[in-house]
Amino acid sequence: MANGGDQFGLAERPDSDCMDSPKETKQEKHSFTLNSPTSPQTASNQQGMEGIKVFLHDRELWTKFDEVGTEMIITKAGRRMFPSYKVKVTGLNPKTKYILLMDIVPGDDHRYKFADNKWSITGKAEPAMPGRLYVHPDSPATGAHWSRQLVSFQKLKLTNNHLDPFGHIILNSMHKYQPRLHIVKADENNGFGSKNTAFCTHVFSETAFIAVTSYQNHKITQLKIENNPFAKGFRGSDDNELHRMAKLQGKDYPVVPRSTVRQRVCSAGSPFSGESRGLRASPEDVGSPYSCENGLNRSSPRELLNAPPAHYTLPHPHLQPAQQPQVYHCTKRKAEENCSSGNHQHPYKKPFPGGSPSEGQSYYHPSSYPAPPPGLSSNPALGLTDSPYSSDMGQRQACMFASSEPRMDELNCASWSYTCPLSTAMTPMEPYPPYTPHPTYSSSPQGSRLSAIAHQSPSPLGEQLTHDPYQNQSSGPPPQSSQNIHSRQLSSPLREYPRYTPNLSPPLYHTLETHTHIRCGVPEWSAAS
DNA sequence: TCTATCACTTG
DNA sequence: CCAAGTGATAG
Repeated sequence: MANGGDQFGLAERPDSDCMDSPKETKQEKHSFTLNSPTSPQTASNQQGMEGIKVFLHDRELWTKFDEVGTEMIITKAGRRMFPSYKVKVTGLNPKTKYILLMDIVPGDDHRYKFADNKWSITGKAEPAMPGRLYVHPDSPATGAHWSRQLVSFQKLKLTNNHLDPFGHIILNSMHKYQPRLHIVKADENNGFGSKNTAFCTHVFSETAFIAVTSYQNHKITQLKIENNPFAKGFRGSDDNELHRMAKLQGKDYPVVPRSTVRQRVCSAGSPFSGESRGLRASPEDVGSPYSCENGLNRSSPRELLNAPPAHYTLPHPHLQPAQQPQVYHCTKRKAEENCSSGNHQHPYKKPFPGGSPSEGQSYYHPSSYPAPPPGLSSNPALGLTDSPYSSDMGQRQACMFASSEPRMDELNCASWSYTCPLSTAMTPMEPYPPYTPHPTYSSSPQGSRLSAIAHQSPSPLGEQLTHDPYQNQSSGPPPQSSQNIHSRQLSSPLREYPRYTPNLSPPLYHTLETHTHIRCGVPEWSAAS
């Protein structure tokens, strides 16, 4: 019960770190503590990335959900995650600028169903949608800024709308996913433009979840109600609840509130976690420093998640989600190495066998979303304005850019492109981007900041970024530009889209694309101007 | 399964 | 009051 999760803000648990361990933590506050964090280990090199450590906030709460089998609601309009993804980052160079971003990759290539109080595989996963990246609104910001307080990704929203114009992360219902945090050095010296872009990726296996349009396991519902302040209205114990329900419903007098009933009824553990449960907490977590290997680590159930398809969604090639907090660091080469490695298969997870999902190539195409100028948000141009969404857009100002042309080629691995001014580079594309399996595109928020990062997987996938405009930026740096990282692309460019065509007129996205992996590498500035 | 709507909470 | 986010619920 207790934990209210985010709100507290404090507790942290160390989870992963990038490379070495410098210090451990700064503070942990009290609260739960976790036990074992992972140890840090690491390795690596990259300039300055080595001492970076990341602690998942409220890990204990995440673990509670994970043990049951975390479910996250996805809606057309976008739904926040709960628990919220918040981390404490230490080991950053105070003066260096970094971009923090998240992405959520498929945990495996299966489709799940919840029956008989447990999750089971029903079939193969759908193609994976465009992987989008959510760039923390404060990005880029100095290490001092990021270290000052918890870095919250609570504004990140999940949607099941493949044509989502807001830059929310698009997921498929009844599929398993693994959130990942990436820290990219954006300093001028090295950063964006240079070739050495260093970055590291952290994966907390306890944050893996199955996306759903409505909760399947009542235990999860109960945990959400108990811990999410916004759901407080559903807490009730006892009488109140009944009364309340009765009043509300009028209809059936509930003898017992459904929720209550359900809860009791189901007690089964989730399959999901079933297995893992115990594991997860283990200290073992420490995973290896590099991720790639990750396979290793525990076998927690999460592994399911882990399975990184390489192609699929993982943006970074190497990053496979591992269970542990792994850190992948990538630096240049390592990334690749890593990537390849890991894969184990667990019963659950399977690596994506060959097929990966679709790979087909369809990419979303990006149309251009006119980026709203920084202040503006919506673009009338799109026509969206009217739409219900439009308002949102405005508010959020999130924009996505897709590059129509991908020049992925050009961009290679880690190139960053600057896009900021949105306009510049974008191209509008067609009416609407159909959904594509893996496109890559990024969105940026208002125009500022980054647009994308890249990623990629070996396959054609790319990801998109979304920046959230919304948030705050406290110290945000001048928004200047956005940068994108790209990785090299392996495959083809994006652009094609398969079907759909749509009618929608949504906005356009620009994509920058990126595909491939980001390795670390070299970014280039591209376009800027 | 998914969508839209509802009453409720937080801030 | 409002905006926004929640789970519950009916369709």
